Amino acid sequence: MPHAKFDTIYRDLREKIEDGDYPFQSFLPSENTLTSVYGCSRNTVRRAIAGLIERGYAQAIRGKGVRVLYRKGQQSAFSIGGIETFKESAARNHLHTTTRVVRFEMIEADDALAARTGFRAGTPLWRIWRLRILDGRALILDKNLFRADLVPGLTRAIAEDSIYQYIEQTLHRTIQTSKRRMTVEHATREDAKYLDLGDYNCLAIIESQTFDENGSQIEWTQSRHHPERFAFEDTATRRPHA
Amino acid sequence: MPHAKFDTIYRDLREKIEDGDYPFQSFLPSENTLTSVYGCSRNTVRRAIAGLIERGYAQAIRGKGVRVLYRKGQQSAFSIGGIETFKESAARNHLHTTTRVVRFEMIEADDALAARTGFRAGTPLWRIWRLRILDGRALILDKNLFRADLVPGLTRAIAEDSIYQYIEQTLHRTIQTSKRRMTVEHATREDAKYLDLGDYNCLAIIESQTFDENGSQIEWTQSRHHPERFAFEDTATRRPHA
DNA sequence: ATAGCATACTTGTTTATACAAGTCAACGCC
DNA sequence: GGCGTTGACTTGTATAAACAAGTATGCTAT
Repeated sequence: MPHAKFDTIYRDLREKIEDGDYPFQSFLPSENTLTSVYGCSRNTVRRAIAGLIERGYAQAIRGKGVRVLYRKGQQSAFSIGGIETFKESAARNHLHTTTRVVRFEMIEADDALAARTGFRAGTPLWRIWRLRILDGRALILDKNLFRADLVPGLTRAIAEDSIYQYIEQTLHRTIQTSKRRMTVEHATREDAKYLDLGDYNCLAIIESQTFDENGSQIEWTQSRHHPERFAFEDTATRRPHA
Repeated sequence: MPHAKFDTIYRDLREKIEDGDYPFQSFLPSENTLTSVYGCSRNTVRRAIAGLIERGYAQAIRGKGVRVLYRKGQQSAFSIGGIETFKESAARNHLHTTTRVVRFEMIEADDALAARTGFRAGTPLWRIWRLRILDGRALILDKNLFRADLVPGLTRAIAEDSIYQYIEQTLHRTIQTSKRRMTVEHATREDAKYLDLGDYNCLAIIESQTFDENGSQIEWTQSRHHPERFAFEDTATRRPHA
């Protein structure tokens, strides 16, 4: 639980919005009101509200107030908004899942791989391929590369459970930033071999570079998703004259 | 040009990062240093830096500094990070484009449409379908619904040019927030009719609800993208114990 | 009746200050 | 040499205050 006050207020407001206490298109209490409600400074309230706005829960209108944009029942079935473990998002959506490790080896980055993944050539890497199975259907093929010096001691068993959990709870290293890129690509023979594609001949691809608490790139991942069960949500705000 | 000081500083830092003055993995000058460089308070500097972090340019490390995560030549060819007009992003990528309006009519939202798009049933809407053609190839089919009372006076000619431009410069209405959802779907016969799909049998779909400066939903759009030339980039940060 | 103005609200920006918490290097002690 | 402490740095959180800018309401003068 983050102890920061603004975060507590953010969560409280978010919950009230999700519960319908502040319904769609209504206005939140003014910042001054919230200031006295929560017994804190206006800046702290503003920071909490900024979080709501950033995540699409509300929109600030100068001179008028902060309007709720959240509507019940319009969110996704399988969202991947933040950085979230496969295990986490599966649990959040009440799905029964298993993971099958289909590749587990140590390699060294060559020039081609380095250019594509952002690692330096010569870096020792774990190469791990994992099949994500939801309700008996193989839907995601994850291709991970972890820097072996930053993630020592990996095993097949850990890969079958949760590598992130190992990184955070055993190695006490933190995942912080992740740059992602989403595309749609033709399915390869390999995809067809591993995934239950049906009559789709394309996949949703997410490539990401992940950085640890020191800003070192710890991971590169390509997730090859069956088109079903894949959805990505996002909120954008337009800055004038960007 | 936004006159806000923090935004000026943000742009200046971003430019210096993009130009390589602050290379990948280096640290920015400390907040105190930047405070005296720009002649402003520490809060203002921090707000500028927050912008860099949010957009994946940098990462703050407590006790050490702010580390640059931006690497030259790793950005996308056709990014749609913010809310950006088709015209804008095409121009930014130096592509020759045309738009063909294939449908232009006024309808009224029924219950089914209302449930899917977020408009209230009975709302008068412009239904506009537009084909986006890049370098001679039809690659995107845009299906727009605009609230007719909020966007009066639309014509085919405006739709062929830029509806956003009309909204902002003629109607003096502002687009502010946009909630988007990305998925991959089977191509329909309709898609095949309009788009040069080649041997792809899927498309990248972006559905979005857009809100104006009053928080009223002004638009619903479904963009059906040819898989080529489609990429979406994003930066996520992990909040502890989210 | 209406147009215009004053006023009391709202959010947006900026400054200044204080303290908490994490990093790092230098120093001194053993 | 090695260990711990100190102190000077870094970013993170919170408060208080002032002013700018946009909105809405109600009063007043015409």
